[in-house]
Amino acid sequence: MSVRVRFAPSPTGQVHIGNMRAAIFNWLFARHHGGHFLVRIEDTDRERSTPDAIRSVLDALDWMGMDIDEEVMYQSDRAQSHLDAAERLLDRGYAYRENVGGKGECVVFRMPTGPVRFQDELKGELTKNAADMKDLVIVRSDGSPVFHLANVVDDIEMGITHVIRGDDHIENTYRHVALYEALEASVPRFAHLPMIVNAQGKPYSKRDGSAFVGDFREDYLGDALFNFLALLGWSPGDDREVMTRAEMVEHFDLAKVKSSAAQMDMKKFDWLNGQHIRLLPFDEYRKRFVSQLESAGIDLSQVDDEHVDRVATMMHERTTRFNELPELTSYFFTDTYSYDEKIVKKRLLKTGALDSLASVGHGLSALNTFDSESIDGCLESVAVEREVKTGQLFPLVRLAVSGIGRGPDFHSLLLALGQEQVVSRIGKTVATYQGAGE
RNA sequence: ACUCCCAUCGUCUAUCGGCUAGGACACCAGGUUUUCAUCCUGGUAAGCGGGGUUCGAUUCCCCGUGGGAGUGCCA
Repeated sequence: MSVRVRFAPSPTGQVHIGNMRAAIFNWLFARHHGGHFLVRIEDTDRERSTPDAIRSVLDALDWMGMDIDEEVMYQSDRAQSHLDAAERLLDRGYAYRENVGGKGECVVFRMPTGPVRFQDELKGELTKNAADMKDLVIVRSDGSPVFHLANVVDDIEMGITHVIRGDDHIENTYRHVALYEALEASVPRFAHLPMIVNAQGKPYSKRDGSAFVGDFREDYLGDALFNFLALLGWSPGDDREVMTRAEMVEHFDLAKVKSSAAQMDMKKFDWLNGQHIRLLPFDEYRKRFVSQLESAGIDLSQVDDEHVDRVATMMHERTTRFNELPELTSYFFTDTYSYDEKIVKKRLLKTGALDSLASVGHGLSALNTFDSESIDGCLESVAVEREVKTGQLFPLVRLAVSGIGRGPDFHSLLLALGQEQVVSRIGKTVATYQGAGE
């Protein structure tokens, strides 16, 4: 029997990462087994379902590289089918009509007697006594089908073989299994994924930081988020962590998914994102680099392509989040930049530092050729003259020409800026902080 | 209150009865001709508690404890 799985989000608001992870496991499972990955939009809550939300679900799937095998299904189109199923249950005595609290008549599913059991791919056989569950409303008094009914009926008609969803559905699943049986349908396999929780062990929400897929699109690669989320609960069993999609598809195994909740570690995510950025071909990285700077208001249209190439190349190996790019590189493209005052205080305002910097400026301005060797020669002679270590001059110069304390390799930095810029920036810095020292 | 699920370093995890408990992120130290980052090497750091089964339990069972979920017209 060929595998058929589905991702069934309810389109209310933005797509939560917990949901997205369910999509990932479904997709991975389908691809690993050469099966079908389907999407069903559960938009029966018409008050809260919006076209925007539907679009954001589909966008998120696309961004994360999850292709859908058949046409997207909308649950709201299928109410008649759900109601027909309710009629069948009524006819056969599995359900009854009731009027509670004067709201009108609703249809209630009668829980069976005895144990309800099903096989969970992660947790093994799960059992619950039907007597511990109350009867279930399956059609509201306004005539609309309830989630439980719609979900089960649709899964039956879509031929779903494996229901892979969040841990929080386990209680529902016991009820759903009873429904499958009453509807005389074969019960699919189930897999209940552990939840993503915050540091307090509560379900991860937007209060805990970025919780929606959209929150990550600026800073992270879709591949990195996919990899990161897949690793939250699953591991291939060996020590590999940075994986391409193909590797994950090849090694994915539901039986190796953990059944306990996991917390997001954003530092690890940053690291993983950096790893995936390095796997990116340069021209793709460059595109992203340019758009990131331009959306931060830095105009690159007048800038020489080679200069952009140069800076992008330097940054390719050292980017962890795309959002930090403007702050880290804007000084390459504009000569108005601001100083990180904390670092100024720490380095530039120390006794003698400005004088050393001024000497470096003079030395560099006198160079006939501006390359790594001549720069080093210049720094060394200043170091001797000022009786400091050469290494102490590097951060001073870096700060003077960029305003910040971190960035590309020192020599690449100066060469990319060029002698003229370097000298004038050093001069400007000295003038700015003259007399401000200790 | 009841029912169900879960429990290894700070975090993500490996282990499917033999463990000197492995890896990754983070952290600390050192190295990569002195800056930043990357990278490399090393280090600190874990089996919730109590019983039981067993020659042997992190691994199996039970009881606690802690966390999560559910308990009729949200999904």
